[in-house]
Amino acid sequence: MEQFFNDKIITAARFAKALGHPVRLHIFMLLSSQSHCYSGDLSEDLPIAKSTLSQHLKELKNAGLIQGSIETPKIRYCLNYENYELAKKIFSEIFIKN
Amino acid sequence: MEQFFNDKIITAARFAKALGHPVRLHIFMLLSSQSHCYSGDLSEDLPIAKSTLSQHLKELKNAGLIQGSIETPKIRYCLNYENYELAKKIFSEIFIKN
DNA sequence: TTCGTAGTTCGCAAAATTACGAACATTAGT
DNA sequence: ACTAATGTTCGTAATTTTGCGAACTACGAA
Repeated sequence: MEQFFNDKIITAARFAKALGHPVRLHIFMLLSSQSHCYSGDLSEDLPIAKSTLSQHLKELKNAGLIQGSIETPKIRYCLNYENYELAKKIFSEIFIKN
Repeated sequence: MEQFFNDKIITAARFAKALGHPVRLHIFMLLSSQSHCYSGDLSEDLPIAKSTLSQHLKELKNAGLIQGSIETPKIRYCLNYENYELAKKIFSEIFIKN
């Protein structure tokens, strides 16, 4: 059924789905406003278990929206700028109506 | 856990979640480009059962993104413009980074 | 080597999503 | 009253999502 739709729709739906949870959207918006953050800081701020946070971060990574780099012993997360631009472009195309 | 997040995030996540499926995004983009459509036309175009389509339309309605009006014996769907504007505004705020 | 820190993975359970066909409701026309 | 057209709802099944705690990995410091 996926094959029925064109790439743009599949890609955009994947982005939207990844952002379709308050925790993930919160993280994404944070990174959209402050260049980077550490998983530990998120864990302190958010009312969820570390393991749950880890899963949400993995989903954002799998969707291509964020990326992490190791700064032992922490992990530094920031936006995946390439896909950020792509998502921005796609969503702006979706909301064209005046 | 929902209570932890502010309204903007909850609202935006609800919109994103509703658009996080290819079928629903397809419908939304169609309505964003052509003012209205009928459920029957969608049913012919899309590779899903009528009952499944009906559920997707209900979700878009529940998320506040579309609205339907009866034109017996059909139902005419169009965007919920108020929430379209809201979603447009919120998403543009999310993607601020140049 | 042992300990503490940071984070992931595993195993599990509950709930939500996705999808279908059959049955049902509504309305208009014959 | 019967039929056709258009959708919705119901019941069901398979899959995915969400969330947790316990166990594990990796690494640097004492």
